Amino acid sequence: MSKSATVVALGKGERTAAKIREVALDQFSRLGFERVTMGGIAAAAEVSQATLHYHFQDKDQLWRSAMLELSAVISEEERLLSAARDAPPIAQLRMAMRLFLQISWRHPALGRIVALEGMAGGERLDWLNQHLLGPRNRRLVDLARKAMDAGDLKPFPPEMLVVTLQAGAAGVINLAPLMRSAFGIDPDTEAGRAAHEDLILNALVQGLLADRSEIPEETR
Amino acid sequence: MSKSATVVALGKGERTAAKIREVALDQFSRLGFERVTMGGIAAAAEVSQATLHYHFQDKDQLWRSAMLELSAVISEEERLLSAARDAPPIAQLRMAMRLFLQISWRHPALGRIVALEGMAGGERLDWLNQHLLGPRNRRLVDLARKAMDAGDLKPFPPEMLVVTLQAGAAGVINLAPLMRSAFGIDPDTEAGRAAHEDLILNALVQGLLADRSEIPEETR
DNA sequence: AGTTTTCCTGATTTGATACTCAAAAATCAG
DNA sequence: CTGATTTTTGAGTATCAAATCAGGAAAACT
Repeated sequence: MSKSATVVALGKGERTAAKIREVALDQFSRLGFERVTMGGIAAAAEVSQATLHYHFQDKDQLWRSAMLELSAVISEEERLLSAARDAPPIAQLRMAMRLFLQISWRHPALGRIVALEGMAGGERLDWLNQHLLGPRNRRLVDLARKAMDAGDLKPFPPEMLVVTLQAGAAGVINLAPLMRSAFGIDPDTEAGRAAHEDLILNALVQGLLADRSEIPEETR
Repeated sequence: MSKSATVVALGKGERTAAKIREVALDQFSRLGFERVTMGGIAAAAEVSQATLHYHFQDKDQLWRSAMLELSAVISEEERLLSAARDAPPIAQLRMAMRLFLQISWRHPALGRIVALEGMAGGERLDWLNQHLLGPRNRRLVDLARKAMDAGDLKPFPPEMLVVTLQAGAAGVINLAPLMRSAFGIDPDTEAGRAAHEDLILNALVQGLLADRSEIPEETR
């Protein structure tokens, strides 16, 4: 092993491993764990299947390694948000929500992974919460609770905010195939993206109705 | 073949086929197409695997037959809504949205299926849109457009309403495992259900903020 | 009851996929 | 350049799930 110090050109091994992780992340996020095959990843990464097992023992470990590629995304979100540490909770929350949505768009893999595994449940979801999503979720819940205490947010279980937010992101990111199939609309355009971000945020924050009347109860 | 008229006790065959469809719908909605095995369905339905292939040729056809079990749910929604045919579009839309959410709760399979396949895309999603969801989606879009024309709804692509609504339902139904894993909250209780329905509907219709100030733009 | 038809099953085939391993090829240190 | 080390691979194994089929059980019919 090379003993030269921290800044080194990546060795051959680490370069192919990185390529594999990249391909794997893409496929896992678009197809979900089960529909991805080692063969498919190997082909897309232009290596043999055995190489996958050399660098990452098995499919599960490859999945985890691929997920960790997303750590940087979460960290960046954290960094941007910490700049507003001293703002009132409601302002931080708004910023956090917008950041959440923006990041969901810029890195669709993250949102898709959470939605896919969030529906399936199981060990992989637990792993995600423990290694990737935990701090982010706790921070959002915490902000929501503080904003609620300050009277700036309607009272509801603050954990719901995160799920609702995730679901809102899912609506336009993860359900893109649904939009295409059902309505022939392609949300993967820059114009579409901006419009949809505003729509979701507007919906969550201000609602969609032009007037302010109450929701009818007659159908309960 | 029995020639006796319309009202007959179901023959043995149709009874087991119904049992199989029921089990299949449950498993498909909870696990998604790939994670469900014919063996698993057979075991749960207490028949042999070969019986599945006798009644439904292959896994795809079984899936479709199971999905058609949900037609009744959609029809019931249609029936309830058509009673309000003469109300103003915005009132119909509100009713439709509440119905949509209520039905998502009462029949979680429907919402889960749409979310699961809506993320995956592909032939099964197209089939769902064509055979199950098409009319419902078109009706919602139509109502949204009319409400918009009447000035009762903020302007946005009306198709987004359906996806947003679906996503809202997904947030509490489909992402139940996420809620459990991330927050230790179980949304599968009657109290939880009612609270969540109100939350989503409030969010979509009126927004979550207690005040009415604008969304900040600084993070754009 | 006897006969025909429908229904169900065990055993098997076929196909796909994760994973292993010995050996070849590429890379690197001195 | 040379030998040691890392990396890659082709070929193969084991496992699991879908689909088939011929024969037998059950149901329906007369």
